Amino acid sequence: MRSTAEARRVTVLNTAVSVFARAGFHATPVTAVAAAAGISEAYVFRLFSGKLGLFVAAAGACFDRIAEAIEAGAERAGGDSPEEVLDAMGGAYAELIADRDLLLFQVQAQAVTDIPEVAEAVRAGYRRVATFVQSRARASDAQVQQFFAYGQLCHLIVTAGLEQVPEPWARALTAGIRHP
Amino acid sequence: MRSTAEARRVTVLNTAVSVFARAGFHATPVTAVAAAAGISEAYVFRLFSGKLGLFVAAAGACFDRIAEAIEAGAERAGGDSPEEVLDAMGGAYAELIADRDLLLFQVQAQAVTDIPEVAEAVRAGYRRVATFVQSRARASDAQVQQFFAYGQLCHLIVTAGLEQVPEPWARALTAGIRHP
DNA sequence: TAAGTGTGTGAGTGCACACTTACAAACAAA
DNA sequence: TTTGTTTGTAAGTGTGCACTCACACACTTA
Repeated sequence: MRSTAEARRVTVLNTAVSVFARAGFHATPVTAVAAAAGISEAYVFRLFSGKLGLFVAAAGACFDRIAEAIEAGAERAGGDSPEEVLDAMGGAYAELIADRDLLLFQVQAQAVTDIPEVAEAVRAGYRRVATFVQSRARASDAQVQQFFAYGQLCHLIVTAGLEQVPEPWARALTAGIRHP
Repeated sequence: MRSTAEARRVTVLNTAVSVFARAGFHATPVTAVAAAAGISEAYVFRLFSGKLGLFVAAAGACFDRIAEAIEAGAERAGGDSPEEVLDAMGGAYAELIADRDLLLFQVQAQAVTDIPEVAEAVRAGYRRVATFVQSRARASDAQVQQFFAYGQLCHLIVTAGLEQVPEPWARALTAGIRHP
């Protein structure tokens, strides 16, 4: 079955986000992404400039999807107050990351920020999301900061599997977090 | 009977925390840890049960140091209110991670929680720290949650290098965070 | 139909790295 | 001195993986 290279890139990128999310950049062979996408490893290398190019492009796709979800969520806000808009954005984000792939990919990307290209991709992603949150919700710096702080807390909860821990300390950390 | 091997393990573990912090579990060869510790790779494998055993033990050492710092910080609190004690703990933590190694190691550990032994080590670390914070500060669940949410925000700030970004969105995220 | 262009792969190549083994030197009882 | 234990290493071994290259097939256009 044939398709255009551009269409292939899109499907490979979405596959790559899911596959890299599980074990991260260094532990994921390109063959794993290729197999999941249903094409040969060699063609992945033709479509992207090396494994790093693939990962950086996947990071772009990941943050694109997050930004779109938050932007769509803002449209569904019940009112115009910063609190209402932030709440709608938070809800949209919680819904988006229900399948964990986008969240885990972010964690994996943050872990390889010693590679400058990855660090820049992460900054670009947060730049897009944070500027939108700040301007659209007309929220204060403190509110924006809190929004992202609790977003990062979600990363810990999911990676450490704290939802499954019944002990009081874990219940405190997960209290009120909208569920995956 | 105290052997030299036990002393070696301690120095190797502290070295391992620093070395793994830079590039993470999968991207760090055991030879790098051995070289930094000044011993042969073969001896590292004799002291620890494989690379994974080394990493898990290093995670234990990492969280030990964090817990000790926070416990010591609590002793220096200006008063007995939850806010004052939490503030002292936060200050002690901020001071501890000034050199970034302990913070980055936590990020790396969170990224390889698909390995069950690592996930358990991370949970054990947060169990120790969170239960202490909750009981020692007599803080509410919401206060404990906020304490860790802003701690996780520090991870993002440092990994993405947001202190170096002069744009408004980055200033909002880093505002008031103690010198990372 | 022939040539050109874009899509796709099988079969390598070379190297990095986790882990092992065989061996050696220091030290301690016997 | 001999025997045993502990600390330490040099030199492998096997494997997995990033990346390449020669080649083939599909589709278009002259």
